[in-house]
Amino acid sequence: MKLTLKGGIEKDFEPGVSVLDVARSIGEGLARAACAGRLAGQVVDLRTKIYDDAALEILTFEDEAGRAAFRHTASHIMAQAVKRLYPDTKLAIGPAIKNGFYYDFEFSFTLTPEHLQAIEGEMAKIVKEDLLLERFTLPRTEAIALMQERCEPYKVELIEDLPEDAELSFYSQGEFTDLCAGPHLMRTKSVAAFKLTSIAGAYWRGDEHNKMLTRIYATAFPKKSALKEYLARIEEAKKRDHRKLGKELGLFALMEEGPGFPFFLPKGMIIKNALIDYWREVHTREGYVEISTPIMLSRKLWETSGHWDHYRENMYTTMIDDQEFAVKPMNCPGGLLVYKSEIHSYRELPMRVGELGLVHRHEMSGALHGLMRVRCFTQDDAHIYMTPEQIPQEIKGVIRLIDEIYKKFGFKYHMELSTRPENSMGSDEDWQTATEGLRQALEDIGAEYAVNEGDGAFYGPKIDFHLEDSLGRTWQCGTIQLDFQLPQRFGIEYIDKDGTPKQPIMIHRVAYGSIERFIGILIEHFGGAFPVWLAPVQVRVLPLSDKFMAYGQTVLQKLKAAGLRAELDERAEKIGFKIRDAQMQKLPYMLVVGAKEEEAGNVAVRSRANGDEGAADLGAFIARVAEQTKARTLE
RNA sequence: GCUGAUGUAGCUCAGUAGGUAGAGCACAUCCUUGGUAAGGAUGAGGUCUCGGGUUCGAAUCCCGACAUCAGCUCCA
Repeated sequence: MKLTLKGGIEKDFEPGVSVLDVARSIGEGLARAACAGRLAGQVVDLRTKIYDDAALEILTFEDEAGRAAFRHTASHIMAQAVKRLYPDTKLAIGPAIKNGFYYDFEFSFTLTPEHLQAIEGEMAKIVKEDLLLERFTLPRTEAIALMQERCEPYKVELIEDLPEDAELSFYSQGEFTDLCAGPHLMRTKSVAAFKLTSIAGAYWRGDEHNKMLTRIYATAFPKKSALKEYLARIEEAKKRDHRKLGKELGLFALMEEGPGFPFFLPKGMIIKNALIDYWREVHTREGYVEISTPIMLSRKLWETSGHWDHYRENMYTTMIDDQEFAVKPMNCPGGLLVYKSEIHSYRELPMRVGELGLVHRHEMSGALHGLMRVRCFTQDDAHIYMTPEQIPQEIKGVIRLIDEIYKKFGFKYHMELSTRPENSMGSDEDWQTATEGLRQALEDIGAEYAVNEGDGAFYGPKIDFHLEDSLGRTWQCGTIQLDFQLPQRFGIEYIDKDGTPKQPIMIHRVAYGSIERFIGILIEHFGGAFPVWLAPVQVRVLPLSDKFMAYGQTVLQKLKAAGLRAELDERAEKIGFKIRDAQMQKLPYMLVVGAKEEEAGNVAVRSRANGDEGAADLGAFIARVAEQTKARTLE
């Protein structure tokens, strides 16, 4: 029997050889690191026996699937520890996730951090006992009987919901047995380092109508050092939390009086405006025009747009002169009214109309999170009206533009295609055409993308752009949505070559997504040390003592005259103190001025990045900063 | 919205078996005028989130509301 291994190497084996045996035959090191195997595209257990020629890949902790097998084993160890300590606890599910794993339980008491310590202790014992994990399958009725006997109602429910012909596999380690598809490691001893990180509530099967279970989050690594490194990285990420930095750097504030409605402070406004200036510049270049539509519009409009039926629970409403009005949750209906206010020719298409629109959405209180998830935010919206033939070109143009913008900030991102959701309007054909249009554009530019079934907007499918923050969380920012519905509902038209009115197709798109969220991501991305073009204060002049305050003033005036964002530290403090303060504010440049500088008519430059750079001509320094600002470099 | 936790000075946090509060930073005034990450002194600042209840007495105990945090769910 021949097995094809990594690198196309073929090797002979006796039929019945296990994945682990194959790993051993390649090297003891690999055998120790092996977590699972991949056989004909399927991830399998290490104990899986192979009887035919096949391609086999040994998966280690380095591979995503191997990592999942590793952490899933850790989750079984956690469940076993919980059952040993608290036998009347009911088990739900316990999968591996991105940076660790969790297990959902129903406890008969309220779990506290003290309990976690006890559980960790018991887990350590289980690891030390080095139990073997064994796999077995049972017919349906026996499987249900086993789980009933063990008083595991959630497991029974899981089995009952599995297809009739599904193979029901179990894994046991010592006295513990769990319904599980696997794969798993061979023994508990491999899980050398683990840490229970947090307790949270989670609905059974993710449905908010179901019972709330207790979820324990944890992570595990094959080496203690890797765990330590991971925990250190989490600590580091916490320091970059935009809520913390936003407060420390005086960028924005959230007040009890307006939950989810952020206040922008002067320094935060500078960043916001710098983003808007950049946005206007590239959009003007790309042939966009800009409009602004009212924040509140009558109920009739929202009925026409479909928001009244599909988005009502997220909208703020009020009465004006006995008529119902709603604060806009989206800009498109207002934009459509603008389009409709004039007759349009095919010659005007594609028509690209931008709007920095402030929208309000009533998000659930528990969903609010700093600037990342708020109840009012500014969308850098634009609607593009076009003929069907223009669709691919326009979509590609938008993808290109968004890519350009994200690269400006050095962001990593990925794209997802979201398809028709349940609560949606329009015909199947329109959805089909629109979805294929987006898919085609993605294929044409050769982009890699994931598909999110049922995650589209209620009026059309969308391409989402997801940016990664410092904690490795991803946030949806840009979207491109293709829409046949609203043009139809609003009856918008253009006059074609032949003189007949035709219905244009519409794209909704945002690049930043929400300027507020984008700023939140930027704060974490840069750790508060913004590049010069975004820095609220670019330069601070630090006089060595009061004697040089006048010269400092002269320098400050020159910096300001050149359009730099500069300030003067007038406090009667020592230079070390002033430098420390400027450094903690993460200012890009400090200019120290004392006797030497006043004498020579220059400045001593200290930069955030390089420390003391020595004396420099003020004019040359101004030119340097002005260039960084103008070119919007990442420095 | 749900589960759990938290709410004390502008910020970060101590504290009290129930007898109306404290530190550091920041702020103000004064002294110091110092060359690359914290000089010194003095002072001002709090209905201890809000509303009920228990109590001779509540910031502390109980209940409720609100906000925040960790998640779930939902989303830009």
